[in-house]
Amino acid sequence: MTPPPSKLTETTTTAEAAAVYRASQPVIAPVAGSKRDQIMEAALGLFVERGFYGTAVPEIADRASVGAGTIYRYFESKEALVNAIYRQEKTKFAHLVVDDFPASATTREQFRLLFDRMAKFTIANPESFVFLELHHHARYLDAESRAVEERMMLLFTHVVSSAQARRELKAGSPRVLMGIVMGAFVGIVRSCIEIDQPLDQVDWTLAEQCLWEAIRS
Amino acid sequence: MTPPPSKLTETTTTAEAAAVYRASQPVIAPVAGSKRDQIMEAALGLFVERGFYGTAVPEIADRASVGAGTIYRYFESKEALVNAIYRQEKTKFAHLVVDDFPASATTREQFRLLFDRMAKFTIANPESFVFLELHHHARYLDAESRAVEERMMLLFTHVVSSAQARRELKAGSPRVLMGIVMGAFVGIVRSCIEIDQPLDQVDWTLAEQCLWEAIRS
DNA sequence: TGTAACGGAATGAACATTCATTCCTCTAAC
DNA sequence: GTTAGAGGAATGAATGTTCATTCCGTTACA
Repeated sequence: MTPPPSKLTETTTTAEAAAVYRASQPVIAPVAGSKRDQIMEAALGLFVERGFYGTAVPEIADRASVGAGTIYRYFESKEALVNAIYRQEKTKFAHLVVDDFPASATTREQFRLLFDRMAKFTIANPESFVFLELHHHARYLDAESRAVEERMMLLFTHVVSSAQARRELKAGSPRVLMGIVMGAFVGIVRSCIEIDQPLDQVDWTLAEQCLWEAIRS
Repeated sequence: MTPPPSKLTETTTTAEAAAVYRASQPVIAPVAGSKRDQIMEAALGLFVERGFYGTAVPEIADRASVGAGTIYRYFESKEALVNAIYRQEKTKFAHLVVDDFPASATTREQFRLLFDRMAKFTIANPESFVFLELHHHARYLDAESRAVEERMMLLFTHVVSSAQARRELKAGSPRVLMGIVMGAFVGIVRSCIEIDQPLDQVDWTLAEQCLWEAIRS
Protein backbone atom coordinates (compact mmCIF):
# COMPACT_ATOMS: atom_id res chain seq x y z
CA MET A 1 0.00 0.00 0.00
CA THR A 2 1.22 3.51 -0.81
CA PRO A 3 2.06 5.49 2.30
CA PRO A 4 -0.84 7.96 2.66
CA PRO A 5 -0.04 11.68 3.10
CA SER A 6 -1.50 10.88 6.40
CA LYS A 7 -3.58 12.79 8.86
CA LEU A 8 -3.91 9.39 10.43
CA THR A 9 -1.14 9.20 12.96
CA GLU A 10 -2.72 6.73 15.33
CA THR A 11 -2.64 3.05 14.68
CA THR A 12 -6.16 1.84 15.33
CA THR A 13 -7.77 -1.51 14.76
CA THR A 14 -9.86 0.03 12.00
CA ALA A 15 -8.22 0.05 8.59
CA GLU A 16 -6.91 3.40 7.46
CA ALA A 17 -8.63 3.12 4.13
CA ALA A 18 -11.93 2.72 5.87
CA ALA A 19 -11.35 5.85 7.92
CA VAL A 20 -10.45 7.86 4.84
CA TYR A 21 -13.59 6.75 3.06
CA ARG A 22 -15.82 7.59 5.95
CA ALA A 23 -14.33 11.07 6.35
CA SER A 24 -16.30 12.12 3.27
CA GLN A 25 -19.52 10.42 4.30
CA PRO A 26 -19.97 11.88 7.79
CA VAL A 27 -21.79 10.02 10.49
CA ILE A 28 -25.20 11.37 11.39
CA ALA A 29 -25.23 13.68 14.37
CA PRO A 30 -26.44 12.18 17.65
CA VAL A 31 -29.89 13.71 17.42
CA ALA A 32 -31.89 11.02 19.10
CA GLY A 33 -33.63 9.38 16.16
CA SER A 34 -35.76 6.28 16.37
CA LYS A 35 -33.34 4.21 14.30
CA ARG A 36 -30.35 5.18 16.35
CA ASP A 37 -32.15 4.28 19.56
CA GLN A 38 -33.36 0.98 18.16
CA ILE A 39 -29.79 0.07 17.33
CA MET A 40 -28.43 1.04 20.72
CA GLU A 41 -31.14 -0.85 22.54
CA ALA A 42 -30.66 -3.99 20.50
CA ALA A 43 -26.90 -3.82 20.91
CA LEU A 44 -27.19 -3.27 24.66
CA GLY A 45 -29.25 -6.42 25.02
CA LEU A 46 -26.97 -8.54 22.90
CA PHE A 47 -23.78 -7.28 24.54
CA VAL A 48 -25.26 -8.25 27.89
CA GLU A 49 -26.24 -11.70 26.65
CA ARG A 50 -23.15 -12.59 24.63
CA GLY A 51 -20.48 -10.00 25.32
CA PHE A 52 -18.86 -7.59 22.90
CA TYR A 53 -16.78 -10.01 20.84
CA GLY A 54 -19.47 -12.66 21.07
CA THR A 55 -21.99 -10.44 19.31
CA ALA A 56 -22.00 -10.10 15.51
CA VAL A 57 -22.99 -6.79 13.96
CA PRO A 58 -25.58 -8.39 11.66
CA GLU A 59 -27.21 -9.90 14.75
CA ILE A 60 -27.56 -6.42 16.17
CA ALA A 61 -29.07 -5.27 12.89
CA ASP A 62 -31.57 -8.12 12.95
CA ARG A 63 -32.72 -7.44 16.48
CA ALA A 64 -33.00 -3.74 15.72
CA SER A 65 -35.00 -4.57 12.56
CA VAL A 66 -32.52 -2.60 10.52
CA GLY A 67 -30.12 -3.33 7.69
CA ALA A 68 -26.54 -4.05 8.68
CA GLY A 69 -25.34 -1.08 6.69
CA THR A 70 -27.64 1.29 8.56
CA ILE A 71 -25.68 0.77 11.74
CA TYR A 72 -22.72 2.39 10.02
CA ARG A 73 -24.77 5.46 9.19
CA TYR A 74 -25.06 6.10 12.91
CA PHE A 75 -21.83 4.70 14.33
CA GLU A 76 -18.32 4.71 12.92
CA SER A 77 -17.67 1.16 14.02
CA LYS A 78 -18.75 -1.56 16.41
CA GLU A 79 -16.31 -0.11 18.91
CA ALA A 80 -17.82 3.38 18.58
CA LEU A 81 -21.23 1.81 19.15
CA VAL A 82 -20.27 0.13 22.40
CA ASN A 83 -18.65 3.35 23.61
CA ALA A 84 -21.75 5.37 22.78
CA ILE A 85 -23.89 2.93 24.75
CA TYR A 86 -21.47 2.94 27.67
CA ARG A 87 -21.41 6.72 27.89
CA GLN A 88 -25.16 7.06 27.58
CA GLU A 89 -25.93 4.48 30.26
CA LYS A 90 -23.17 5.60 32.62
CA THR A 91 -24.33 9.18 32.35
CA LYS A 92 -27.92 8.15 32.96
CA PHE A 93 -26.78 6.21 36.02
CA ALA A 94 -24.55 9.00 37.30
CA HIS A 95 -27.28 11.59 37.03
CA LEU A 96 -29.86 9.51 38.79
CA VAL A 97 -27.50 8.54 41.59
CA VAL A 98 -25.39 11.61 42.11
CA ASP A 99 -27.49 14.65 41.17
CA ASP A 100 -28.56 16.83 44.11
CA PHE A 101 -26.35 14.90 46.44
CA PRO A 102 -27.16 16.06 49.98
CA ALA A 103 -23.68 17.06 51.06
CA SER A 104 -24.77 18.13 54.51
CA ALA A 105 -26.94 15.16 55.43
CA THR A 106 -25.72 12.60 57.94
CA THR A 107 -23.55 9.80 56.66
CA ARG A 108 -26.33 7.35 57.46
CA GLU A 109 -28.79 9.33 55.36
CA GLN A 110 -26.30 9.78 52.54
CA PHE A 111 -25.67 6.07 52.39
CA ARG A 112 -29.30 5.16 52.42
CA LEU A 113 -30.00 7.64 49.64
CA LEU A 114 -27.18 6.42 47.43
CA PHE A 115 -28.20 2.83 47.96
CA ASP A 116 -31.86 3.51 47.24
CA ARG A 117 -31.03 5.39 44.07
CA MET A 118 -28.77 2.62 42.84
CA ALA A 119 -31.48 0.08 43.55
CA LYS A 120 -34.06 2.20 41.79
CA PHE A 121 -31.89 2.54 38.70
CA THR A 122 -31.13 -1.16 38.65
CA ILE A 123 -34.74 -2.22 39.02
CA ALA A 124 -35.76 0.14 36.22
CA ASN A 125 -32.82 -0.75 33.94
CA PRO A 126 -31.43 -4.17 34.83
CA GLU A 127 -29.79 -4.58 31.44
CA SER A 128 -28.11 -1.20 31.69
CA PHE A 129 -26.71 -2.06 35.07
CA VAL A 130 -25.35 -5.40 33.95
CA PHE A 131 -23.93 -3.80 30.82
CA LEU A 132 -22.07 -1.17 32.84
CA GLU A 133 -20.71 -3.85 35.14
CA LEU A 134 -19.65 -6.09 32.30
CA HIS A 135 -17.81 -3.37 30.41
CA HIS A 136 -16.48 -1.69 33.49
CA HIS A 137 -12.88 -1.66 32.37
CA ALA A 138 -12.97 -3.21 28.93
CA ARG A 139 -10.09 -2.69 26.53
CA TYR A 140 -12.28 -1.16 23.85
CA LEU A 141 -13.55 1.69 26.01
CA ASP A 142 -11.96 4.97 24.99
CA ALA A 143 -10.58 7.73 27.19
CA GLU A 144 -13.80 9.72 27.27
CA SER A 145 -15.82 6.71 28.40
CA ARG A 146 -13.37 6.05 31.21
CA ALA A 147 -13.50 9.68 32.26
CA VAL A 148 -17.26 9.46 32.89
CA GLU A 149 -16.61 6.57 35.26
CA GLU A 150 -13.70 8.31 36.96
CA ARG A 151 -15.71 11.41 37.85
CA MET A 152 -18.25 9.39 39.77
CA MET A 153 -15.62 7.45 41.66
CA LEU A 154 -14.02 10.70 42.70
CA LEU A 155 -17.19 11.89 44.36
CA PHE A 156 -17.68 8.59 46.17
CA THR A 157 -14.12 8.55 47.40
CA HIS A 158 -14.56 12.03 48.78
CA VAL A 159 -17.78 11.16 50.56
CA VAL A 160 -16.18 8.10 52.13
CA SER A 161 -13.03 9.91 53.25
CA SER A 162 -15.00 12.72 54.87
CA ALA A 163 -17.18 10.25 56.73
CA GLN A 164 -14.08 8.40 57.88
CA ALA A 165 -12.62 11.66 59.15
CA ARG A 166 -15.75 12.04 61.24
CA ARG A 167 -15.26 8.46 62.53
CA GLU A 168 -18.63 7.42 61.14
CA LEU A 169 -17.19 4.78 58.86
CA LYS A 170 -14.53 2.18 59.58
CA ALA A 171 -10.96 3.35 59.11
CA GLY A 172 -8.99 1.85 56.24
CA SER A 173 -8.62 2.23 52.51
CA PRO A 174 -11.72 3.94 51.05
CA ARG A 175 -11.12 1.73 48.06
CA VAL A 176 -11.76 -1.39 50.14
CA LEU A 177 -14.98 -0.01 51.60
CA MET A 178 -16.27 1.11 48.22
CA GLY A 179 -15.24 -2.19 46.68
CA ILE A 180 -17.25 -4.01 49.32
CA VAL A 181 -20.40 -1.96 48.81
CA MET A 182 -20.33 -1.85 45.03
CA GLY A 183 -19.23 -5.46 44.77
CA ALA A 184 -21.92 -6.66 47.15
CA PHE A 185 -24.54 -4.73 45.21
CA VAL A 186 -23.43 -6.37 42.00
CA GLY A 187 -23.35 -9.73 43.75
CA ILE A 188 -27.00 -9.41 44.73
CA VAL A 189 -28.06 -8.37 41.25
CA ARG A 190 -26.15 -11.21 39.63
CA SER A 191 -27.55 -13.77 42.02
CA CYS A 192 -31.05 -12.67 41.00
CA ILE A 193 -30.37 -12.75 37.32
CA GLU A 194 -28.94 -16.25 37.60
CA ILE A 195 -32.31 -17.57 38.74
CA ASP A 196 -34.48 -15.11 36.81
CA GLN A 197 -35.79 -13.56 39.97
CA PRO A 198 -37.24 -10.08 39.31
CA LEU A 199 -35.12 -7.42 40.97
CA ASP A 200 -38.08 -5.76 42.63
CA GLN A 201 -38.64 -8.87 44.69
CA VAL A 202 -35.30 -8.49 46.42
CA ASP A 203 -35.34 -7.39 50.05
CA TRP A 204 -33.40 -4.20 49.39
CA THR A 205 -34.03 -2.95 52.91
CA LEU A 206 -32.19 -5.98 54.26
CA ALA A 207 -29.39 -5.48 51.79
CA GLU A 208 -29.02 -1.83 52.70
CA GLN A 209 -28.97 -2.68 56.39
CA CYS A 210 -26.29 -5.36 55.85
CA LEU A 211 -24.03 -3.05 53.91
CA TRP A 212 -24.40 -0.16 56.27
CA GLU A 213 -23.36 -2.43 59.13
CA ALA A 214 -20.45 -3.62 57.01
CA ILE A 215 -18.92 -0.18 56.72
CA ARG A 216 -20.10 1.76 59.79
CA SER A 217 -17.49 2.29 62.45
CA MET B 1 -36.28 -29.72 33.20
CA THR B 2 -35.77 -32.74 35.44
CA PRO B 3 -34.38 -31.69 38.79
CA PRO B 4 -31.91 -34.31 40.00
CA PRO B 5 -32.98 -35.89 43.25
CA SER B 6 -30.89 -33.86 45.63
CA LYS B 7 -29.48 -35.58 48.64
CA LEU B 8 -29.51 -32.29 50.48
CA THR B 9 -32.70 -31.52 52.33
CA GLU B 10 -33.34 -29.12 55.14
CA THR B 11 -32.82 -31.95 57.61
CA THR B 12 -29.30 -32.71 56.45
CA THR B 13 -26.47 -31.73 58.70
CA THR B 14 -23.70 -29.53 57.43
CA ALA B 15 -21.30 -32.42 57.92
CA GLU B 16 -23.38 -34.52 55.56
CA ALA B 17 -23.57 -31.72 53.04
CA ALA B 18 -19.81 -31.46 53.11
CA ALA B 19 -19.51 -35.22 52.66
CA VAL B 20 -21.79 -35.18 49.63
CA TYR B 21 -19.72 -32.39 48.22
CA ARG B 22 -16.48 -34.25 48.76
CA ALA B 23 -17.80 -37.46 47.20
CA SER B 24 -18.53 -35.58 44.01
CA GLN B 25 -14.97 -34.39 43.57
CA PRO B 26 -12.69 -36.47 41.35
CA VAL B 27 -9.95 -38.17 43.33
CA ILE B 28 -7.03 -37.85 40.97
CA ALA B 29 -5.97 -34.96 38.84
CA PRO B 30 -5.96 -35.57 35.09
CA VAL B 31 -2.59 -36.75 33.78
CA ALA B 32 -0.69 -33.55 33.42
CA GLY B 33 1.67 -33.37 30.49
CA SER B 34 3.98 -30.40 30.18
CA LYS B 35 2.55 -29.30 26.81
CA ARG B 36 -0.99 -29.57 28.01
CA ASP B 37 -0.19 -27.46 31.05
CA GLN B 38 1.64 -24.86 28.99
CA ILE B 39 -1.42 -24.50 26.79
CA MET B 40 -3.83 -24.22 29.70
CA GLU B 41 -1.71 -21.67 31.48
CA ALA B 42 -1.29 -19.52 28.39
CA ALA B 43 -5.00 -19.71 27.62
CA LEU B 44 -5.93 -18.84 31.20
CA GLY B 45 -3.86 -15.68 31.04
CA LEU B 46 -5.23 -14.61 27.67
CA PHE B 47 -8.84 -15.36 28.55
CA VAL B 48 -8.43 -13.15 31.61
CA GLU B 49 -6.87 -10.33 29.58
CA ARG B 50 -9.10 -10.41 26.50
CA GLY B 51 -12.01 -12.69 27.21
CA PHE B 52 -12.95 -15.92 25.46
CA TYR B 53 -14.13 -14.53 22.12
CA GLY B 54 -11.45 -11.84 22.22
CA THR B 55 -8.68 -14.44 22.25
CA ALA B 56 -7.54 -16.14 19.04
CA VAL B 57 -6.34 -19.74 19.20
CA PRO B 58 -3.05 -18.96 17.41
CA GLU B 59 -2.38 -16.32 20.09
CA ILE B 60 -2.72 -19.02 22.72
CA ALA B 61 -0.36 -21.20 20.73
CA ASP B 62 2.18 -18.39 20.53
CA ARG B 63 2.13 -17.67 24.23
CA ALA B 64 2.40 -21.37 25.00
CA SER B 65 5.35 -21.68 22.55
CA VAL B 66 3.49 -24.38 20.70
CA GLY B 67 2.16 -24.91 17.21
CA ALA B 68 -1.49 -24.03 16.68
CA GLY B 69 -2.25 -27.59 15.68
CA THR B 70 -0.80 -28.93 18.89
CA ILE B 71 -3.63 -27.41 20.88
CA TYR B 72 -6.01 -29.73 19.05
CA ARG B 73 -4.00 -32.75 20.07
CA TYR B 74 -4.96 -31.98 23.66
CA PHE B 75 -8.37 -30.33 23.36
CA GLU B 76 -11.23 -31.02 21.01
CA SER B 77 -11.94 -27.34 20.49
CA LYS B 78 -11.46 -23.89 21.92
CA GLU B 79 -14.63 -24.44 23.89
CA ALA B 80 -13.36 -27.71 25.32
CA LEU B 81 -10.20 -25.88 26.33
CA VAL B 82 -12.01 -23.18 28.27
CA ASN B 83 -14.15 -25.80 29.96
CA ALA B 84 -11.10 -27.82 30.96
CA ILE B 85 -9.54 -24.73 32.49
CA TYR B 86 -12.73 -23.79 34.26
CA ARG B 87 -13.13 -27.21 35.80
CA GLN B 88 -9.50 -27.44 36.84
CA GLU B 89 -9.45 -24.04 38.52
CA LYS B 90 -12.87 -24.36 40.08
CA THR B 91 -11.94 -27.73 41.52
CA LYS B 92 -8.66 -26.36 42.84
CA PHE B 93 -10.57 -23.52 44.46
CA ALA B 94 -13.26 -25.76 45.86
CA HIS B 95 -10.76 -28.14 47.42
CA LEU B 96 -8.76 -25.42 49.06
CA VAL B 97 -11.85 -23.69 50.41
CA VAL B 98 -14.20 -26.44 51.50
CA ASP B 99 -12.06 -29.51 52.24
CA ASP B 100 -12.13 -30.44 55.91
CA PHE B 101 -14.87 -27.98 56.56
CA PRO B 102 -15.28 -27.74 60.36
CA ALA B 103 -18.96 -28.57 60.53
CA SER B 104 -19.15 -28.25 64.28
CA ALA B 105 -17.25 -24.98 64.72
CA THR B 106 -19.11 -21.80 65.61
CA THR B 107 -20.58 -19.80 62.78
CA ARG B 108 -18.09 -17.03 63.51
CA GLU B 109 -15.18 -19.45 63.18
CA GLN B 110 -16.64 -21.04 60.05
CA PHE B 111 -16.99 -17.68 58.40
CA ARG B 112 -13.49 -16.59 59.30
CA LEU B 113 -12.06 -19.82 57.96
CA LEU B 114 -13.95 -19.67 54.67
CA PHE B 115 -12.95 -16.06 54.18
CA ASP B 116 -9.30 -16.70 54.99
CA ARG B 117 -9.16 -19.64 52.61
CA MET B 118 -10.72 -17.63 49.81
CA ALA B 119 -8.23 -14.85 50.39
CA LYS B 120 -5.36 -17.30 50.46
CA PHE B 121 -6.40 -18.85 47.17
CA THR B 122 -6.87 -15.48 45.54
CA ILE B 123 -3.52 -14.13 46.66
CA ALA B 124 -1.81 -17.27 45.39
CA ASN B 125 -3.78 -17.44 42.11
CA PRO B 126 -5.13 -14.01 41.18
CA GLU B 127 -5.55 -14.98 37.54
CA SER B 128 -7.46 -18.12 38.43
CA PHE B 129 -9.81 -16.15 40.63
CA VAL B 130 -10.49 -13.54 37.99
CA PHE B 131 -10.94 -16.25 35.38
CA LEU B 132 -13.52 -18.05 37.50
CA GLU B 133 -15.37 -14.81 38.12
CA LEU B 134 -15.30 -13.83 34.47
CA HIS B 135 -16.63 -17.14 33.21
CA HIS B 136 -18.98 -17.67 36.10
CA HIS B 137 -22.03 -18.29 33.97
CA ALA B 138 -20.75 -18.09 30.43
CA ARG B 139 -22.74 -19.60 27.59
CA TYR B 140 -19.95 -21.87 26.49
CA LEU B 141 -19.62 -23.66 29.82
CA ASP B 142 -21.02 -27.16 29.56
CA ALA B 143 -23.23 -28.98 32.01
CA GLU B 144 -20.36 -30.63 33.84
CA SER B 145 -18.58 -27.32 34.40
CA ARG B 146 -21.74 -25.81 35.81
CA ALA B 147 -22.24 -28.80 38.06
CA VAL B 148 -18.87 -28.20 39.74
CA GLU B 149 -20.04 -24.68 40.59
CA GLU B 150 -23.46 -25.83 41.70
CA ARG B 151 -22.14 -28.31 44.23
CA MET B 152 -20.13 -25.66 46.01
CA MET B 153 -23.08 -23.28 46.16
CA LEU B 154 -25.17 -26.04 47.65
CA LEU B 155 -22.74 -26.45 50.50
CA PHE B 156 -22.61 -22.72 51.16
CA THR B 157 -26.38 -22.42 51.09
CA HIS B 158 -26.64 -25.16 53.61
CA VAL B 159 -24.11 -23.58 55.94
CA VAL B 160 -25.94 -20.26 55.76
CA SER B 161 -29.39 -21.74 56.34
CA SER B 162 -28.22 -23.67 59.37
CA ALA B 163 -26.64 -20.59 60.86
CA GLN B 164 -29.83 -18.65 60.23
CA ALA B 165 -31.82 -21.33 61.98
CA ARG B 166 -29.58 -20.79 64.99
CA ARG B 167 -30.24 -17.02 64.70
CA GLU B 168 -26.55 -16.30 64.23
CA LEU B 169 -27.00 -14.72 60.81
CA LYS B 170 -29.59 -12.20 59.68
CA ALA B 171 -32.86 -13.69 58.50
CA GLY B 172 -33.69 -13.42 54.82
CA SER B 173 -32.84 -15.10 51.56
CA PRO B 174 -29.53 -17.01 51.90
CA ARG B 175 -29.00 -16.04 48.30
CA VAL B 176 -28.87 -12.36 49.24
CA LEU B 177 -26.40 -12.94 52.06
CA MET B 178 -24.14 -15.09 49.89
CA GLY B 179 -24.41 -12.61 47.06
CA ILE B 180 -23.26 -9.87 49.39
CA VAL B 181 -20.26 -11.77 50.69
CA MET B 182 -19.10 -13.22 47.39
CA GLY B 183 -19.82 -10.01 45.53
CA ALA B 184 -17.98 -7.87 48.06
CA PHE B 185 -15.00 -10.20 47.91
CA VAL B 186 -14.91 -9.88 44.14
CA GLY B 187 -15.33 -6.13 44.47
CA ILE B 188 -12.23 -5.86 46.63
CA VAL B 189 -10.17 -8.00 44.29
CA ARG B 190 -11.27 -6.05 41.24
CA SER B 191 -10.55 -2.72 42.89
CA CYS B 192 -7.00 -3.89 43.53
CA ILE B 193 -6.44 -5.15 40.04
CA GLU B 194 -7.64 -1.86 38.57
CA ILE B 195 -4.78 -0.03 40.22
CA ASP B 196 -2.25 -2.89 40.11
CA GLN B 197 -2.13 -3.14 43.86
CA PRO B 198 -0.77 -6.53 44.99
CA LEU B 199 -3.48 -8.56 46.67
CA ASP B 200 -1.35 -9.36 49.67
CA GLN B 201 -1.30 -5.68 50.59
CA VAL B 202 -5.04 -5.62 51.15
CA ASP B 203 -6.24 -5.36 54.72
CA TRP B 204 -8.05 -8.68 54.64
CA THR B 205 -8.70 -8.57 58.35
CA LEU B 206 -10.68 -5.38 57.89
CA ALA B 207 -12.54 -6.88 54.98
CA GLU B 208 -13.42 -9.98 56.96
CA GLN B 209 -14.63 -7.89 59.87
CA CYS B 210 -16.80 -5.74 57.57
CA LEU B 211 -18.44 -8.73 55.96
CA TRP B 212 -19.06 -10.55 59.17
CA GLU B 213 -20.82 -7.51 60.53
CA ALA B 214 -22.80 -7.33 57.30
CA ILE B 215 -24.36 -10.73 57.77
CA ARG B 216 -24.37 -11.38 61.52
CA SER B 217 -27.73 -11.11 63.21
C1' DT C 1 -37.42 14.43 -10.25
C1' DG C 2 -33.85 14.79 -6.94
C1' DT C 3 -31.92 13.72 -2.62
C1' DA C 4 -31.06 11.49 1.59
C1' DA C 5 -31.79 7.27 4.15
C1' DC C 6 -31.95 2.49 3.96
C1' DG C 7 -31.20 -2.60 3.24
C1' DG C 8 -28.71 -6.42 2.55
C1' DA C 9 -25.71 -8.95 -0.62
C1' DA C 10 -20.76 -8.47 -1.54
C1' DT C 11 -16.02 -8.10 0.13
C1' DG C 12 -11.83 -8.98 2.24
C1' DA C 13 -9.73 -9.90 6.70
C1' DA C 14 -9.38 -12.78 10.53
C1' DC C 15 -10.61 -16.79 12.62
C1' DA C 16 -11.00 -21.95 14.26
C1' DT C 17 -9.79 -26.09 12.70
C1' DT C 18 -7.41 -29.62 9.70
C1' DC C 19 -3.88 -32.34 7.70
C1' DA C 20 0.26 -33.41 5.01
C1' DT C 21 4.66 -33.15 6.47
C1' DT C 22 8.60 -32.95 9.66
C1' DC C 23 10.73 -33.93 13.99
C1' DC C 24 11.86 -36.78 17.96
C1' DT C 25 12.67 -40.59 20.61
C1' DC C 26 13.02 -45.11 21.51
C1' DT C 27 14.34 -49.79 20.12
C1' DA C 28 17.05 -53.28 18.36
C1' DA C 29 20.07 -55.15 15.04
C1' DC C 30 24.75 -55.21 13.93
C1' DG D 1 28.69 -47.75 20.07
C1' DT D 2 26.32 -46.74 16.06
C1' DT D 3 22.61 -46.50 13.13
C1' DA D 4 18.28 -47.61 10.78
C1' DG D 5 13.64 -47.09 11.09
C1' DA D 6 9.05 -47.17 13.25
C1' DG D 7 5.60 -44.61 15.22
C1' DG D 8 3.87 -41.06 18.09
C1' DA D 9 4.13 -36.00 18.67
C1' DA D 10 4.39 -31.55 16.84
C1' DT D 11 4.02 -28.21 13.35
C1' DG D 12 2.17 -24.36 10.54
C1' DA D 13 0.46 -23.55 5.95
C1' DA D 14 -4.01 -24.53 3.93
C1' DT D 15 -9.06 -24.66 4.37
C1' DG D 16 -13.58 -23.35 4.92
C1' DT D 17 -16.23 -20.31 7.83
C1' DT D 18 -17.61 -16.19 10.11
C1' DC D 19 -17.29 -11.53 10.78
C1' DA D 20 -16.98 -6.25 10.39
C1' DT D 21 -17.42 -3.22 7.03
C1' DT D 22 -18.54 -1.47 2.29
C1' DC D 23 -21.20 -0.37 -1.65
C1' DC D 24 -24.74 0.21 -4.62
C1' DG D 25 -29.56 -0.58 -6.04
C1' DT D 26 -34.02 0.58 -3.87
C1' DT D 27 -37.18 3.35 -1.27
C1' DA D 28 -39.38 7.37 0.89
C1' DC D 29 -40.16 11.81 0.87
C1' DA D 30 -39.45 16.94 -0.79
